[in-house]
Amino acid sequence: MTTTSPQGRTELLRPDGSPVRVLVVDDELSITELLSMALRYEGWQIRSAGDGQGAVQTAREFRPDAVVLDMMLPDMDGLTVLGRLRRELPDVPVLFLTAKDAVEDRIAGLTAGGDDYVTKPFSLEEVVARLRGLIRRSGAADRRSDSVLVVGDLTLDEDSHEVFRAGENIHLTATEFELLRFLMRNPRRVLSKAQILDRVWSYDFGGQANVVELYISYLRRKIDAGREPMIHTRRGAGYLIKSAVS
Amino acid sequence: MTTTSPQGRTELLRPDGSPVRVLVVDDELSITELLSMALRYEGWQIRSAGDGQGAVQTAREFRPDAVVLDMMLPDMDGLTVLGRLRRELPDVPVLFLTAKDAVEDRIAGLTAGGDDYVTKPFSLEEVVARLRGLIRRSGAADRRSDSVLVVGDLTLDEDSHEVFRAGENIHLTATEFELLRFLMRNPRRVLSKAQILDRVWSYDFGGQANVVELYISYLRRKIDAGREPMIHTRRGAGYLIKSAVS
DNA sequence: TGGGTTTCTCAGGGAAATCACAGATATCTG
DNA sequence: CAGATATCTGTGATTTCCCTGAGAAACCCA
Repeated sequence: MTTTSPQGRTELLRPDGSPVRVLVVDDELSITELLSMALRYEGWQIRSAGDGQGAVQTAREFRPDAVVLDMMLPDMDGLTVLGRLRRELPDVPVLFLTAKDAVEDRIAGLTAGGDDYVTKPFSLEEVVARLRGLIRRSGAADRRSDSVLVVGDLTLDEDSHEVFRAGENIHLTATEFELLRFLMRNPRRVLSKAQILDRVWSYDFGGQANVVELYISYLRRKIDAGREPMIHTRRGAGYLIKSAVS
Repeated sequence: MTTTSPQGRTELLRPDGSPVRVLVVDDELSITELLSMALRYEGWQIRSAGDGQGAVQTAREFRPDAVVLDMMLPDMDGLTVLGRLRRELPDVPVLFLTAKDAVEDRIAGLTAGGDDYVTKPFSLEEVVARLRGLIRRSGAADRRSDSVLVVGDLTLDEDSHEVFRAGENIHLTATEFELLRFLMRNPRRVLSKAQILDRVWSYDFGGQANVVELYISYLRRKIDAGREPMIHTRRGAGYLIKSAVS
């Protein structure tokens, strides 16, 4: 089930209307903190654990709708943790966190059960989007909630990664896509460059802050080109997207 | 009976609309876990057992529509288990799991009755496809659900393994066929290389992830050759198939 | 056993995406 | 209106990702 909050943000809820529950498991405190904050911002209830032991215990009493699980924990092998979690919560979807450089350290079979994974360093938009996808497909939230964002005559499909403006298919790069998704998930709301950077770029991004300006510029060329503009600058504050016709 | 879920995936259901039930019997926990995860994702209800004893017991009260049965169980000979299962569920179809090098004469005899088998290590696509076939033919699900996938002018027959694009018969190798089937069972949806690997290749495949790129390349030569392309790359995300005319 | 087929590794080439930099342009303030 | 500040965007370097040819190994069937 989805509802639209007064701010215009779309929230994912359980069928009974209560907030979605997510368990975050990682041994780095900075990561659990970062994730907890971001996921709470989604309106979800969060608990975190720093090792496999705690993860299983917390899962037992917290009964989360989804789990974010680092594959590198101090006390247990990732697969062992997964097995014990599965015994507690047979159907809960899991989002795995893996190191980028440990690319080929076999996460074999894991995505086949409907689970998913992201590599560190991740962007929060990516984590949130994948979690939303997992929860949506797991049936913990209402199945009718679909994967298409709509603002005016602009639509973005999270499954097919397709974007249309006034029916015309628009090709976006991965970064452009994530930026637009973030904007569209917060329509009519000013988002600062810092917010955008924190959400759309990886948490370890060390570059110039004006990449945001650059990518907004790219988006405008593709989304607004020759049309009534939907992306607006609020000088000194940030950017916002809204329907052109209103 | 089949219905199409909000995500566009086609689900197999019993005539009364309830989910299909499958019993998985194997003594290796990793195998039952892998299969349970994957089959649950198909929307089916799964129970598992680790030996012949438990299999018969679970079958009695779970009344599955199909059984996946490892022929090498610790406590009983495979044939014995089969016999007892048959006493409980005379008409249930069975998918046998056998070692690659096992004597296949016996199996050949067993499958004469409409059952089927796959050899370890299997790919999940293969297991799922064969199970779907068994259930469909057994009449546990609606008979009208047929075995032909269609995307645009591309058709794939799961029974005859024939593929046509715009009426032209196209010969595919086994791996190419499974890859295309997986794509076509998820049309207009981006599938990551990890997802494809987990689903189409055997669970013990330890090779390079770029076999996926390679086989996509093969498929394109045969499916898209000189025509409007149906297989698309989403750089940094994965691949998807969709009708060329849209 | 041997030839054809299929699967897979490896590596080079090339295309696309990302980003820094800096000059151009727009907006604000006094 | 002028200067200061903020934002926009063209250019090009770098990196990342993808495609594909060549050939080795495994497999199948006669």
